[in-house]
Amino acid sequence: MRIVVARCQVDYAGRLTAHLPLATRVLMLKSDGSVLIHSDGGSYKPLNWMSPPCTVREGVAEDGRAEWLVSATKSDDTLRILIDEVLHDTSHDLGVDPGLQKDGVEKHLQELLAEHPATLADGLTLVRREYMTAIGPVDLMCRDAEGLSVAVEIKRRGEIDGVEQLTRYLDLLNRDPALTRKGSVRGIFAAQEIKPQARVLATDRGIACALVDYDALRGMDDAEHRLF
Amino acid sequence: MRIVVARCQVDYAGRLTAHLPLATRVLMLKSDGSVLIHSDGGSYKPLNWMSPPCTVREGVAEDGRAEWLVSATKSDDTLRILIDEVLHDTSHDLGVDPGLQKDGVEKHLQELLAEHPATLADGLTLVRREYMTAIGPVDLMCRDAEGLSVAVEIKRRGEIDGVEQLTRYLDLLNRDPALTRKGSVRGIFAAQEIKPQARVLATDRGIACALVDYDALRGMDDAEHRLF
DNA sequence: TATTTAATGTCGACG
DNA sequence: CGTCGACGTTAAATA
Repeated sequence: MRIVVARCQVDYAGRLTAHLPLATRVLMLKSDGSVLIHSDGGSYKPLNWMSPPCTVREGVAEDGRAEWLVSATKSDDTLRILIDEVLHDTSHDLGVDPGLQKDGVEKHLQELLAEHPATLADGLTLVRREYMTAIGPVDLMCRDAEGLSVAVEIKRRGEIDGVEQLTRYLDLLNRDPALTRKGSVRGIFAAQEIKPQARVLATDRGIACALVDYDALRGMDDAEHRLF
Repeated sequence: MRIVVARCQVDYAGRLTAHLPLATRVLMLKSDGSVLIHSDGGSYKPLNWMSPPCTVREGVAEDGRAEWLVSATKSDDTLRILIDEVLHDTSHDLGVDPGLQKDGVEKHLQELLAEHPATLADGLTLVRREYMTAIGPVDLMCRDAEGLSVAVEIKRRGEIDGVEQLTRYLDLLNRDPALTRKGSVRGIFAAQEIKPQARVLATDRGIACALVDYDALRGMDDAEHRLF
């Protein structure tokens, strides 16, 4: 990993064209050839960058300034960095990173709700996780107290897309005689957070919304495991 | 902007929980308080980070190691960085960045198609850009050779969401007597690239698909401007 | 390898 | 300030 602080200007050409006027920035050159150009603000996204796999050629422009040409290996994306003045330039050997361990993403939410379907609606029991249909898997297929089928779509953040997705599943499921024998399939849209528009659309389509409390679910799960 | 290279471990708690085992990494501390933790690989996304607005408190852990506690201002997200050894530590004043200038995004695509609607379908003429409806603006409202209304939805990459969006517009527009007087409103889904699933769904709903060649359109536009 | 889906998405525009 | 849609989305899982 090489870190350079320099007054520079940058031009990108690829899926779009973009330009950065002359200013002082931080350039990170990773060992896989990728380059990040960071300013002292914004979020974690660099102002401009080149993703690996790519190569960097260091050269000199016509006017004598240092010029770095970064080229993507697979596409014809290019990044040109013209350097006026280098303020800092160091390299460090970081080795290979062991990587990030995550907990609390949608998959975990689905696992916990599969264990505790009754938190979505009284008397709900699990039939199957990842119930396959022609257009993809329904997160949870359940049965309610009256024995009717209930399709559950789980999102961390419930937005309009999720409601559309569940609607497509319900349209399809309600044509399946095996499921509709005892009546139509209901839908439940479950998420840690549900956006107003999504809630309106769901309600309009007769789909119930359920807010999920991840910490509470995890607590229930822990309490259960302590019994063994 | 402060740049630190250090052997460290990191714990994040917020919308999820995550952990980084002990390893050598680059820590970027931006002047707005935000922190990025980069390894020597991956793409531009850091292994872990805290977005502004946030504050960093430098302290000492029980075992004597340096400990940085980063707290988000608005949420209760926290990032804890435990430092075993500092290999590098420098600060630089970068000033305010003039920012990135972009060209070639969806807005430009819409401008070009508004100039040349006939590239979407023979005889198509523009009625209005950003035609407002109760659920949002239709990108292009056109009229075909027979004088019938055509709604155009433009995407850079055509996916299933875009088809759903256009479908909602068409449902609404076909209830509008002013437009349906002469017949029903057709839809055209235009994009530089159309995913197979999106194409299937569009076709199933009687929506035409049109692939857009940005460079060709820009060429037509340039040729036109040269006449003046 | 190609495609589909989730994401601590981020970012900008608009009401 | 919140909502919504685009993004050089990126990145991971899956077919």
